[in-house]
Amino acid sequence: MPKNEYCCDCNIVHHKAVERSLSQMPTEETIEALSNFYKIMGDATRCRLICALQGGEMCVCDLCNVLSMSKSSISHQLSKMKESGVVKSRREGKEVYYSLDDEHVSEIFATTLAHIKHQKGESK
Amino acid sequence: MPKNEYCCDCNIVHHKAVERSLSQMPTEETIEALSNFYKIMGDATRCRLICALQGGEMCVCDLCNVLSMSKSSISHQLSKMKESGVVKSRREGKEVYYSLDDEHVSEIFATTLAHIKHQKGESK
DNA sequence: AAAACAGTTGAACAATCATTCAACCAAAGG
DNA sequence: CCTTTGGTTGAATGATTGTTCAACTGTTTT
Repeated sequence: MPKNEYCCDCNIVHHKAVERSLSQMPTEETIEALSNFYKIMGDATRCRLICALQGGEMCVCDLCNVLSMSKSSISHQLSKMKESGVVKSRREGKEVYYSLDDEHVSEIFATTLAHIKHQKGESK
Repeated sequence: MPKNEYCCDCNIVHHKAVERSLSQMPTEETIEALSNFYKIMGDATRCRLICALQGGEMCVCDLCNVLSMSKSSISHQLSKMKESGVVKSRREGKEVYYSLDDEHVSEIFATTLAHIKHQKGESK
């Protein structure tokens, strides 16, 4: 009896489970969008920026002082976040003010925080 | 008049906004936990694994076939996810079955999906 | 006990990414 | 118009990370 047509050398593939899982798998595009969103959130500096902006818009210089980091570094991160639709910006004279683009981000942030604390409480 | 005691060379720091932001900033530990959680979610392979496990537990070999990837690669990712409390495992004979450890993850996943679709709908 | 098999693990390699540095752009003030 | 200032950008560098390869567990089968 030949090996199955799948990718690994195992004999115990649960075909039904595999087919079911494959049939309900999101599109490649959706997976990419999901993981890219989390990738943007998955950095301490960017998380801090999001926290800082919860209270309202701030200019780049303010954000440097809150995070104690260089203007260049902050600006690089903000531009990535803007590209991903997490923040938006507005120029006023020489200054540029950034703010959260989407209230959904705060919501996801809050849910995740609850999850973190819940998990820590279990302290497994 | 000397420059302020902050980290950058700007003169227009909005001290009140900075102080307020600093006062409500989560602890370093919390920020680290948040960004680490998102870091784990921020990879297409791991997102696909989570999707695959939504329908119930699967063995490593099944997951290889769903994702069309090597056992080694899948196993490496699963161990990271287990370490972060996203999945749990159970051995039955020669096989090891993995499943989602926490229903919160599915919830966050769903909220994020809604966010993605909402954002795509706007198609700015 | 030996072979076969499901899965794990560590080192190595390539790719990705955050920060720094330097040069640059855009607005404001002299 | 030149200088100053708030902010951006690209290249370079060091750190992190995903996959592969090979060797290795642990369990079952013969």
